[in-house]
Formats: sequence, C-alpha cells, structure tokens
Amino acid sequence: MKVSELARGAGVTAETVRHYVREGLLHPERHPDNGYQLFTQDDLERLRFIQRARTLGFGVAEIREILDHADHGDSPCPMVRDLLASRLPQIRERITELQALAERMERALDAWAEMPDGTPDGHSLCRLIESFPEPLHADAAPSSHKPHKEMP
Amino acid sequence: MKVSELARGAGVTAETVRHYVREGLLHPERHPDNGYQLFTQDDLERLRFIQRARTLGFGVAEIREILDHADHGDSPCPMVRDLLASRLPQIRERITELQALAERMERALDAWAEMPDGTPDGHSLCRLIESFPEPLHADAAPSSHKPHKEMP
DNA sequence: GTAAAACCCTTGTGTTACCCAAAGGTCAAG
DNA sequence: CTTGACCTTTGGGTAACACAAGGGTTTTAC
Repeated sequence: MKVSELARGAGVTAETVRHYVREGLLHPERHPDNGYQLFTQDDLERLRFIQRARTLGFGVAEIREILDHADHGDSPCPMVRDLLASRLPQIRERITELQALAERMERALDAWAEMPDGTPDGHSLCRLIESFPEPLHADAAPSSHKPHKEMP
Repeated sequence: MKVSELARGAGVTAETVRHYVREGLLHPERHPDNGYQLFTQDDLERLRFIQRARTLGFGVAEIREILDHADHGDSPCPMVRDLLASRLPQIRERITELQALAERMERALDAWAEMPDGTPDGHSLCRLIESFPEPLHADAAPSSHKPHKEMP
C-alpha cells in the first residue's frame, strides 16, 4: 500500500500517516525505484491500533513507547494499564472544568436578558464578563500544582 | 506597579503578563529611566477581566478584540454574547467526547482483570487497546467536518 | 504516445497559550 | 559595594498535525 491507501483504510489523512512515520510509529519499507513508502496489512492494523490508543487519550510519544515495547516482544499491557490509571483522574478533572465552563457560559447567556449592552463607562468592559467570580487562583494552598496544562 | 506585582495581584506568572503585553492585551507605560513596564490599578482590573474571559473559554485574540472595542468606546457585549453562544455547543460536544473517553478508559481498566498480559504474538499489540471499537471515522456522512480541532 | 490528473517526496512554516533559559541591566538592603 | 531579587529582550520549546511549495512519478484518458 501507498500512503494514501493506508490513510484511507484507517480514515485519516495522508499527512497524519506521514507524521506517524516521522515520529517513528510506523516503519514502512521503501520502494527501491521511486522511494515511495510501502505499507503492509499489518501496518494498517497498527495504524488502527494507534487510532484506538489516541481515542483512549494516549499521546504519540506514549504510543511509540508502547509499540516499541511490543516490537521487542515485551507486553506493553502493564504500561498501558498504568498510563490509563494515572490519566483517568485528569480526564475527570478536565470534564468537571468544562462542565463548570459550560455552566458559566449558560448563566452568562441567561443573565444577558436583564443586562443592558451599555457602552463601557471607562471602568466597565463588559458586565457580562465582569460580573463573574474570579478564577480564585490558588496561592495559599501548598499543593504544588503549577499552572495547568492541556490534556494530551 | 511592576510586572511581578501586577502578576501576583491576579495570581498569574510574570511571564503570562509579558505575554499579554506582547499580544497587545495590556498597554503599560514605560519608566523613562530604566524601561520597566509600569501598570496601573486599571491594568490590574483589566488583567482580572482577561482571566475571567479565559475561564469563559475565550482565546487571547478574541479578548484582544473585545478590549480593543471597549477601548474605542464601543460596547463589546454583543460580540461577547455571540461568541459565547457560538462556542457553547462546541464545549458541550467536547464534554461528551471526554465523557466517552473516560468511559472507555474505565471499561478498559475493568476488563483488565480478566485479561492476561501475554506477550504479543506478533499480531496482537495489547488486547486492552485492540479490543476497543474503532473510532468509526465518518467517511460516508456528507457533513463536511474535517478532522476536529481543539477548543480555543 | 503523451499530456493532464493524481500521487509521491522532503522541507519548512503555522497553530495555542504560555514556559523557560540566557545574557545583561537595575535596584534595594546590608 | 556586593549580593540577591527583579527587570529587559531574544529565541526556543511544547502537541499533533495541517498546509503550501517545489519537484519527481504514476496512472488515466484521449
């Protein structure tokens, strides 16, 4: 198979496939004449595996590790389980955050009805936003969790 | 106020403040002698406004627009409402996705108990992942929504 | 047989919202 | 006057691709 064929087979773009190759998740042969990348059926399964792993929240680097393990004949399952277990709480946290976000947005839109769009008076920017509670930045809590990152 | 003072006042890092200055969200004066950035109380409120807007899901570029509007004496509220209204469904979608993700992860961890960590046999990578349903890539639906982006 | 369409290659750039390091100037305290 | 804390700018890194450019190749149609 060539790049695009493999890509179609898994429902991704050719760019994504090339990306995975660059990142070392796929190791295609090269057609000796024209240098085209040649993929096998196993590569297709491998790509589908990658897709599933991605939907499980794994990053590309992690998947590479998993695949490397498996390629060496080791079972990556324990690693997978640990990664899964360690990330699940973060996902939950992220969900909670987003739900709070959605709620804030809804309350904002609801409150809209009763608020005038008045031109700012030099001190107010948009009451719609200003009237929200502050993000209450944790500066007293000794729990050393730095500014938060995005999910992988 | 100097950078770090402003930053502390809003619970962000000095780097973040400098970032917002670079992006044009804050326009501090400069101390004529040493070139230090000088912020006012209004800047502190402005920064807090920015923080609230961020927690409402606005991107830096959008906030810049909002602030520019307000700085010109226009009410940014209608813009804010539209942005809020247009983004809310995306947030909901994202929540649904993440909930599905969390569920998949849980099911995976549950299923773990009954599965052997067997070394891969050359065709299986990790049954824990392989036994998941494929991401069912929409290639038949005419709804032209390309590979999805992350939330702003 | 050949020309255009459709693919392939590599390389480099852009996206988001910051974080971090380096090199060097400034300032308050001891 | 020397630390140490803080300031400045510049430049590079992050995640997972998307996209465009410039140039070769293969397939398809006439």
